Amino acid sequence: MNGKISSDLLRGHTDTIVLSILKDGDSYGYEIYKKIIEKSDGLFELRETTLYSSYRRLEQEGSINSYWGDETQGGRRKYYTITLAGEKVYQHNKLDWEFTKKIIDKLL
Amino acid sequence: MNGKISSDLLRGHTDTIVLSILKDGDSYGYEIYKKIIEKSDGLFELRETTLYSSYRRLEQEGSINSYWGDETQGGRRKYYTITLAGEKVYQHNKLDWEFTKKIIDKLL
DNA sequence: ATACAATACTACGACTGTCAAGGTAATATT
DNA sequence: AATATTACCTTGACAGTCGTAGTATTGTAT
Repeated sequence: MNGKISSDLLRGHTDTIVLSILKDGDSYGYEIYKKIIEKSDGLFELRETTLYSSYRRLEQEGSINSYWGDETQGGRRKYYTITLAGEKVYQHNKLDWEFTKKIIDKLL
Repeated sequence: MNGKISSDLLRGHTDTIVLSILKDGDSYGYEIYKKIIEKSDGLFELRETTLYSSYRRLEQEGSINSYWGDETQGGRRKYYTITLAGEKVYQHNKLDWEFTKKIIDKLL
């Protein structure tokens, strides 16, 4: 799997990718990790550590909130919800991406 | 100018952009800097420091060579040439970009 | 029964590309 | 005479990603 996308080309997209997943409903850390692999048809994965540091960043800036699931058995899960501010960040980042794409295409 | 593209979205593209300029003929540091602004219709600039560190990197890995211009007056110029290895790197990076673009579009 | 894989989260330290700030020196413009 | 532009370079800080490591539970295979 992966091996294709260098982390430098990914940089800056992680947060937006996470937000894009949460836009479709609450989810927890490990599930988001899995969903990214699935959504990219197994073509690449974002390391767990990278994601967890993204969650921390996003929560700190108010783009997401978290709450502990009430699993009575099994590993407890920390669920994340996207906030209104987070949705705005997502929209903004998406526009940035469309813009960047054009510029880079022009330059390469 | 600029202000739009965050450096994180640029990360990893700098070297490829430089190679793409040199592909069209030898050039020197400051001129490359100017050409990037021009080629992007003034929409963004790569900082000079960022570029100079890119030149160093590219030369070290053998993607470009350099030679001093023979200006008898005025600031001396250091010209860069793309090597055969560099052209291969360029082609490879461009394919990477096409690939990455698709994945990110799928994920956002 | 026992080992192993998968689930689920976290901490820490290293690496690397970008940038801000600062510097030198010559030529061209006002 | 003063300033802007050309042209190069160094240094140190910052931030995002990743490798490595660790804890603890549940499910599956031997």
